[in-house]
Amino acid sequence: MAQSRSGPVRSEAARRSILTAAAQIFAERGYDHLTIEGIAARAGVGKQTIYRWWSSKSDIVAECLLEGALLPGQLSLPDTGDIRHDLTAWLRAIAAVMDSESGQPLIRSLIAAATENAEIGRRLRDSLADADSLADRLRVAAGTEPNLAAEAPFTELSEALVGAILLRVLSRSPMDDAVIDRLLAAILGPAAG
Amino acid sequence: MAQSRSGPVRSEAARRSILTAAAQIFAERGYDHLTIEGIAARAGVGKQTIYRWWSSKSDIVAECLLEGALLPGQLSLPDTGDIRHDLTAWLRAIAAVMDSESGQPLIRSLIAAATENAEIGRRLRDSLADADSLADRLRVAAGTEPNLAAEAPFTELSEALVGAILLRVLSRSPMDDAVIDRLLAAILGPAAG
DNA sequence: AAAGTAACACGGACCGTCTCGTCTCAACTG
DNA sequence: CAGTTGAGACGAGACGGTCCGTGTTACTTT
Repeated sequence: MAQSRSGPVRSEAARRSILTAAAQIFAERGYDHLTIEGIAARAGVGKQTIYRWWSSKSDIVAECLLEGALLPGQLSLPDTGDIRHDLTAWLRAIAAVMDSESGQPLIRSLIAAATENAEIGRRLRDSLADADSLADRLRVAAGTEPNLAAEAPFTELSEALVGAILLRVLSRSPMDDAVIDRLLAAILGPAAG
Repeated sequence: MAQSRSGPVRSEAARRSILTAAAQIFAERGYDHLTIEGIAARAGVGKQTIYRWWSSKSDIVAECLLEGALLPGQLSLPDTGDIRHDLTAWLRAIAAVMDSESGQPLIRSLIAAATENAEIGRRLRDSLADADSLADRLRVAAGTEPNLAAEAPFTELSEALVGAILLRVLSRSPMDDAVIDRLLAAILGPAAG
């Protein structure tokens, strides 16, 4: 039935301009200062063009998240074979983002967006807890880590680790190296040696 | 020098009326539908009376939280001596709240409030992670649980458990009994038997 | 022609500030 | 002790903003 219609197609330029503008304002001023009118103004776009394709500002943010325009890209879990070393590096990278002045507000803004949009919540979990299949890495590591059982609940362990980070962000607790070590010990068991 | 001033003192009736109205609207419609004008109208109070004593709606919510007017009261950790049994009961109570239709939105609203008010974030953590000194209970349990080391990072274990719950709320993942069991295994180690 | 676009007008909700007139209460006065 | 004064809290609501979501118009593209 796909009968072709006449008229122009959706402008990809407008779409990208809107997403870019939204991501910029989000990073600069946070989720609650993000407004449709502000996005339209910066993108050089009419408000109606936004409302035609998205139903709310949280939908725009969800699409930004999908395109990777919001989270810093250096948050992938390294893979040297040493899970404890890799996780330490990963957590330190996250801690560095959180210390970067704009980092904590950024994550809090993402959490705020997640509270009002289920898709953002799922993507946030997937972007962190499933970063490069954290659970799979833990499963593999169970072979070498003495305190990690082979049948451990790896998904829940991943969620607990990410959840602990989110809780620290919400309660404004700093995440220094000592905390990272204890967090790791909580998930992987006490360090060897 | 503490020279007393003349004039009327702060009206406790107005204060209580405002906090009660705020808690009601919060529970009924969520944090983002909570407005100063709505609180004032329901409380039968002038807006200026609110602005005189609080600087933002999140401050009002923080005070509500302090007075225990927001969280259901049945969320205390029982103490039968069997930590695994107690934690299961506690997590099931939380899961029941989350299943109660208004429960998930309530917690999400609290998280949203926490993203814009540090005090709410700390109180939220303390209300859950420190509920009846969860960390202390874990420390005591380390004596009997074979997989819980005596020098385990109990605070981080508590935060990881509560964080996992929050992450599940954000990602709209249901929390059934199987998940609770796995969550417990993640924190306490595999169940005996 | 049909459909997407930028621009802008519009009513409505809520914001935070401000002013009004009223009321309450401690301090002062005779 | 009785009356007065004055600071300050109070309810009410007007005000100029910002942002919302919708509707309209004129232009552009296919």
